Amino acid sequence: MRLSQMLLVTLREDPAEAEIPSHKLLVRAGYIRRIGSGIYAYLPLMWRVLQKVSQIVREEMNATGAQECLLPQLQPSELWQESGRWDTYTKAEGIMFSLIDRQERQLGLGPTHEEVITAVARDMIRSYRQLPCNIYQIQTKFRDEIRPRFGLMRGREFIMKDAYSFHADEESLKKTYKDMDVAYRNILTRCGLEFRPVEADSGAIGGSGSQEFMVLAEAGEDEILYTEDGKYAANVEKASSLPPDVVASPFSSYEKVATPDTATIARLCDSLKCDPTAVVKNVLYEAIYDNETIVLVLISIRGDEDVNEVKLQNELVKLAGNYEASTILSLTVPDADAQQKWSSQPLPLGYIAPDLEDSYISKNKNIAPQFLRMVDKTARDLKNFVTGANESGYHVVGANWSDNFTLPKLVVDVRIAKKGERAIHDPTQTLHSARGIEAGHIFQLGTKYSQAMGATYTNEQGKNEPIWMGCYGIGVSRLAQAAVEQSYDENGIIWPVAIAPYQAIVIIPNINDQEKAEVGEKIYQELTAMGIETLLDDRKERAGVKFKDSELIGIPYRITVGRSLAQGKLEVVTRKTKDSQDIPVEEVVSTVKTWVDEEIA
RNA sequence: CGGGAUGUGGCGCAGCUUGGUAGCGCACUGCUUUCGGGAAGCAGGGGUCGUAAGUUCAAAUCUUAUCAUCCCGACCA
Repeated sequence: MRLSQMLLVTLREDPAEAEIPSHKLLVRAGYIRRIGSGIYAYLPLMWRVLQKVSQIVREEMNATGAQECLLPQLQPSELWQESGRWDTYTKAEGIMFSLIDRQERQLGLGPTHEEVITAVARDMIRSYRQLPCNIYQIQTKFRDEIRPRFGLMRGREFIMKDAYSFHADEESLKKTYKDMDVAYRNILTRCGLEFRPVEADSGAIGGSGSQEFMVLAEAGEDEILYTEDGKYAANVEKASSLPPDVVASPFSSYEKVATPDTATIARLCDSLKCDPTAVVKNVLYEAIYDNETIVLVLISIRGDEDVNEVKLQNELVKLAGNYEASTILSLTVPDADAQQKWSSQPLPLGYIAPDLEDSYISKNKNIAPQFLRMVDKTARDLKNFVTGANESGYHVVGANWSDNFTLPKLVVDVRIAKKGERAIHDPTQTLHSARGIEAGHIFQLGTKYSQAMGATYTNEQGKNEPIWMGCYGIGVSRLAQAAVEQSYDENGIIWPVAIAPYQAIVIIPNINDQEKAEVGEKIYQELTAMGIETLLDDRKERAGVKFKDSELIGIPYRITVGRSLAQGKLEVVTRKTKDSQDIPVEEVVSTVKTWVDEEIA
């Protein structure tokens, strides 16, 4: 491609809209333009990168026996009603764009394709003989993100590869899940990324096991915890660890004490001269289920610990049946406004005890009349603990479960794991923290969707069984930007060779020098003929502009037809290492070819 | 949605406090010189100051409303 004919506009200054390096660079180097919030145009250079990534994904998916297809983005609401996700995906904080057509039919723009694919499977898969199978697509997804951000990192329209597998039993599902794990590692390795697979929460998509593939970068939105022995790595949402040891309570008898102005654990411990591990903290949450029932949740947890809201939400979803609901719409710590809507009298905030009376909840048909009481494991085993007295300015000390308070029946693990804590698999290992960009996520869905939508097959005994399913996603556009976030310098992007839009660029510093222009043209033709994707900077620009641009857009190898031509040589510079060498004209093409092949292999 | 901020040629910004006929840098067009690290000179083109109402002789500037965008939290590839 000749730069003189390409739509390329580079900017000298950082765009005001961008915050993180990769976003700034992609805009500055002319890869993307913002069209609306979370909506981007992929310009010619970007599209080549996306196609490179897609091709690597395609090759690795095909290698596992998966088959490519293309599913509709416009999806009838009926399918989502069947799976029970229409309301959760379109109402409240729902993520699906929905619309009504001229026949008053309700449709959604696909944020994901479980419903569509399950409908296809239900129609087509009849027999165990057709299983297992795995089909995938690379396509634009639409999600009405609450807050789009960081360019392609979290767009409202983005490119994703999603695969869905179908199985006769769990064993077969686990085998494919493992194949996908390997394929994903291959994909990220081939794209030249530094990454870490981690245990993940399976969230709204549901199912049992799930694993995320995190591209390591400071700007990542996720925190991951891992041990140096390489045996443990998890998203902080999912991570667990051994809680710090308890410091014995200094109190031995139960009494109520005045503790004015100690609404926080730190001030309380200061005032009572005790350790936070001697305190039972009672945290109030407000959960709204999908049938609009409000449930007030009271969690007792050790004073030094914090509640992991993802884990708590998972516990609450398990209990949805008790409230004739199927899932949770929102989970928040109620602020003053929210409290007013359901409390019958002011709450003793900061001084709540595990036995806070249910009479604090006003009677209303949408509100569960009793607190849902839970105790975290860290608080269950405490002796002579300190906790609130349900009265502002007072705590009780030396308290014990069963003597002074009833231990809630629900004992759960909802504590958040923190860096520095001991690992469960080996207490000599401590957890380290890193930040990552979630580029891929694989799930074992089980039979959740197939049961909801009646996708069954006939087994060898002639019996109908629900199909086992797995799903596997890679954010193609996110992955491409993550590569930039992981690889740039003060001059611009440094693309890994495998996903660079072009592998080489030929610069003719002075296009008016006819001899050099001819040599440049010839080298460009030869490189292209050798299958090396090459740009020719034949613009009527000064040399400095050409060098700056080639570095900004991050082409791995730069060949300059310049001063050394007098000695029959061309200068070849490697973008990543800045390594420069003069190579005889006739050897340039083969040398670059060798380098490119080595990098891509 | 809650909290914070910003909207002025294509991009980055100043002007707004103290109303008076819109400016700088980059980019763009033409010519001359220059030509291996974002050149210099000369000459040019381009803006209903986000939108709408209001106050005023007069509004980019003051008032109100509204829209958009960005940042911090919940969502997720």
